[in-house]
Amino acid sequence: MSAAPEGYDPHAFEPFAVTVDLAVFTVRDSRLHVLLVERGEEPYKGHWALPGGFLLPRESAGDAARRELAEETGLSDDTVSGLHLEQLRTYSEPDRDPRMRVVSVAHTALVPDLPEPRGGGDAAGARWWDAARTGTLAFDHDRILADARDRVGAKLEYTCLATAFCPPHFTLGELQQVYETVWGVVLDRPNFRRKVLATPGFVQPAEGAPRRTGGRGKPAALYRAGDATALHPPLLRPEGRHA
Amino acid sequence: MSAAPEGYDPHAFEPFAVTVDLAVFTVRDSRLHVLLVERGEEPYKGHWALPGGFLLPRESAGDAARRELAEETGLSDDTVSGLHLEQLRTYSEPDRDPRMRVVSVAHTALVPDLPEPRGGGDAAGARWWDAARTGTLAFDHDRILADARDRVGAKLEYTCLATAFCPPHFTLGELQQVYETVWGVVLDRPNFRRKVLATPGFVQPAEGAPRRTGGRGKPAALYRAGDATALHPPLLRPEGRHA
DNA sequence: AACCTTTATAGTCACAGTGACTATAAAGGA
DNA sequence: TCCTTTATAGTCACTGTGACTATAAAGGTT
Repeated sequence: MSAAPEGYDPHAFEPFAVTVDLAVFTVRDSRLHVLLVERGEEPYKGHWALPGGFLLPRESAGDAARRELAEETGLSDDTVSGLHLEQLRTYSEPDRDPRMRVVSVAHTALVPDLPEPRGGGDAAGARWWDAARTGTLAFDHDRILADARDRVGAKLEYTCLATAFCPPHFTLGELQQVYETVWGVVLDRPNFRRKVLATPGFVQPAEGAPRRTGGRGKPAALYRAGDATALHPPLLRPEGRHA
Repeated sequence: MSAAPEGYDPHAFEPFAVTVDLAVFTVRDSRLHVLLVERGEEPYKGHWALPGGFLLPRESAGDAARRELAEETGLSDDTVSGLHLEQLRTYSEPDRDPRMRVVSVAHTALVPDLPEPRGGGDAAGARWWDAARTGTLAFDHDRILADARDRVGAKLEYTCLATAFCPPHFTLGELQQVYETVWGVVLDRPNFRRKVLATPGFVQPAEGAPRRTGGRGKPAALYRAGDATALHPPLLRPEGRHA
């Protein structure tokens, strides 16, 4: 009848534990990568799992997710606060953890290509994995990872999210790489340019920035993310093939 | 580090309560309506709230949402199992319920125009409200309702969800009414027909069904929902104005 | 230096989808 | 018999797109 219990005794039930799990993605070597941690305890000892952890007593799921993201990547709070982090969905099957009732609020984070995580504490035992070749993960994390990949692919179509995978300055070729990697397709370069540049607020020229030279061909112009969040019109996947 | 605690004692913490809240929408009299219940207890006594309730010990959030939907609408389990129900997002601010820590997994349900809920038990005190004129709801339910409306409006663009608001047989005019009501716009009728009929699997003609007569003009052909779930190409809102 | 390869960028063209609009068909009511 | 109302069919100009060709600017090779 409401979000809240009527005459509910907090200690009468077996309590639910509430956690967050994180699907942290990056694009590295033209492959979508995901951050995983190796479990040191039963159950699923030795298996790899999505990073995550418990909500503190006065912490929202979003706050817990950002805290875990900082811990697992070894990045500073300031750096982490600039990253894209959003709630994915909540997983609450009664037997998803064999030990007790755990409800997990899964989140998706997108980060630019970062060095291998070598922070202290929780970040030890964390590694980037090719998201398509993780093997079987602990708990229901295979499903969470699949849902997160689907969501990211879909959001690239109608949001400016792709820039979240890029460093502060990037070329249109790098942005196109993000799309091609996440979608697993090859896009026509002139057409991609035309669509990105025709969408106001998607990217803006980074005037002062020096072009990166030393590559093979003509140096590309640098851009930075614009202030738009939605894409109009959307940048649809070829063939209309969705999951 | 994982979905599950390491050496966690289930009774050591103050427990979290986990609930579901439901934003149940219907289109009635060319207005979007939402099902609300009046609170009989403090806090927020006398305020209206989204229907909802606790997860049972061995129940997933989706199962709890479908159970609550049946209880609050007074419909049979069979009827309810055919309705559209999907997870919206999870609300976990520490103080969203003043009595204790409650994490709520909000869901959105779409139903055809139903009679006023007059089931037993929880359905007493339930009423359809114009979704734009609910006044201030209990807890954080104003925000949940706003998020749910945004989600429904966005999903009409790229899914076949609009048929979930319609009875088993419907006219294209009724389907257009759904779009116009949810989006709050007026659409061109010939263009709407063309787009809907051009999308394979969106609707299919209901051949045998007798046309409804007694209206003012030419009787419209009846259709039923097709088997497609996604819309290609999407049916975009006019003006590109999103929330 | 002349040339090739590579990558970036500019432009062309036919076609599909769309918004705005007009025209016709089929019902009930005055 | 009109007239109104709603459904359905069709037209037309414009936009965005996919496929493609052309040019520019870098490094490397001989």
